[in-house]
Amino acid sequence: MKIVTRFAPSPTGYLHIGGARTAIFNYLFAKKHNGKYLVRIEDTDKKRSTNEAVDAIHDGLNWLGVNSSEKIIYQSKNLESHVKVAYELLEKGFAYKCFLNPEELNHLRTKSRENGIPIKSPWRNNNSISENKEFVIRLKMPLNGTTTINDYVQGKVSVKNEILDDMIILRSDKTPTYMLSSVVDDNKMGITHIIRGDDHFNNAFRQIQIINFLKWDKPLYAHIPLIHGTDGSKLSKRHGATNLIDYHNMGYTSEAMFSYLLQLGWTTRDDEDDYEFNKVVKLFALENINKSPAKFDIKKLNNINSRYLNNMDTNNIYKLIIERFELILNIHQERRLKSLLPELLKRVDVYVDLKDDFEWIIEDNFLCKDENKLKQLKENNLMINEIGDLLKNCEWTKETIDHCLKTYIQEKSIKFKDVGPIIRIALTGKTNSPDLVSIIYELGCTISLNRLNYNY
RNA sequence: GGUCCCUUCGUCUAAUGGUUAGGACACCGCCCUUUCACGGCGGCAAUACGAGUUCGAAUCUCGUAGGGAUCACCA
Repeated sequence: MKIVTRFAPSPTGYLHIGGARTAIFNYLFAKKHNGKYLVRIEDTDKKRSTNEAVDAIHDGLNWLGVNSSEKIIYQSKNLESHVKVAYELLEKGFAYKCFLNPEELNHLRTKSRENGIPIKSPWRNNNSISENKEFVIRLKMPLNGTTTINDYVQGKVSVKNEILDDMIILRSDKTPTYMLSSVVDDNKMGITHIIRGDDHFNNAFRQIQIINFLKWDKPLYAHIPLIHGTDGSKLSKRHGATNLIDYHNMGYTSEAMFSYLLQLGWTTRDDEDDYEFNKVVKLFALENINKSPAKFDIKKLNNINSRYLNNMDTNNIYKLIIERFELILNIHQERRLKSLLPELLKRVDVYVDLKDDFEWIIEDNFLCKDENKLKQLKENNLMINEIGDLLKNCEWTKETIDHCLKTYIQEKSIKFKDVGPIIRIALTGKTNSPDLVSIIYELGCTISLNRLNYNY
């Protein structure tokens, strides 16, 4: 059997990280079984759907690298076929017209809630027709028996059919509801495995009735738990960013995000904390997704991101940086930045935090501007200049630069910490940075001496 | 409230009847060291609670507590 999965977001907002994780699971499962992974935009609610949201979903999926195997499908284009199915169900006696007005419905709803009995319209058993009034089409849910789903994640779960409500499949304005559209499209697209958030678990028992009535092939289900915030409640904005693309903007790499989202609820089950893509594809299994919701932990993401950062090819990181900060560098500046990059990356979680370092690396004529630090430089001007003079005649290798500095402190009978911090400030304007010898070496003779022989 | 689901270190998780309950992140300490980091070594820390089954329970059963999902002419 060829496996087909789908990610089916509704374009009513940005791409949520929970949705992104659902997409990842769908993508991986299809990949693992050499199947297809499709994206279907559920835009049947025209009032709430926007083109901006469609673009946002698109951008998010692209960034994460979980693109559809085929052209993206827009549910709104299939509406006619959904309506047809609604009427087919009606003709076959699996559905009925319901003429309830809003007041009557409201009354029914409060009553059904009180009794714990699902909504069953009185029109279910009333074949008379009041053609003048608006109607909806409701599914005639079975009254007896149970429906059982063998869910990859939730396990075997049974529900009594009597608790199923006669859900609306066609609205009074003759548009199909999600409950219908989703089932029809899944069938048409040949979806074999429905992997979605467990907020849909209840829907599965209701939707499966349509499939039964029509004698369609049943898809297999995997209802994955939602992501929670640190306080255990459903992830929302007050827990921090929930928009996937925000993480891109904050400087996280897509590989790290992919890896982190994946290990929220799933594990490779070995003691190596390694989520390399090819390995993950091989090991992935829906059965191993945990039932309980995981809490989003930014610290773990930071750790993962920093590890990816330090393993990435310098040229790739360099490209990300100059794109993000719109830097235009000459070959000297490029060389300096690239050669310092590996050391710099050890000190940050996200590459945008490197921003503070660009100036002293890139600007040929950079000089420390901070007043308090300048004061220190002034007080030690003589020492700074002396070291500048020593370096002037120094052969430009790391070894000799190192030797040069060591000789100086030896002759003066002082400690490295008596000169190190000052020189560091003179060269970078900062109190922490990669090691001095590397900085001096990579900055080059001209620039280093510029900053050291300056009259502060 | 009805229905369904969940509960192992602070967090993500491993252990599918027998382990000193393992790993990772975070935190703390030590080492390395010219700063800050990286790295190395070590430490703290969990089976929600109560019964039952069993020679033996994190694991099976029941109950309690807590948490979550859902109950739209939204998706």
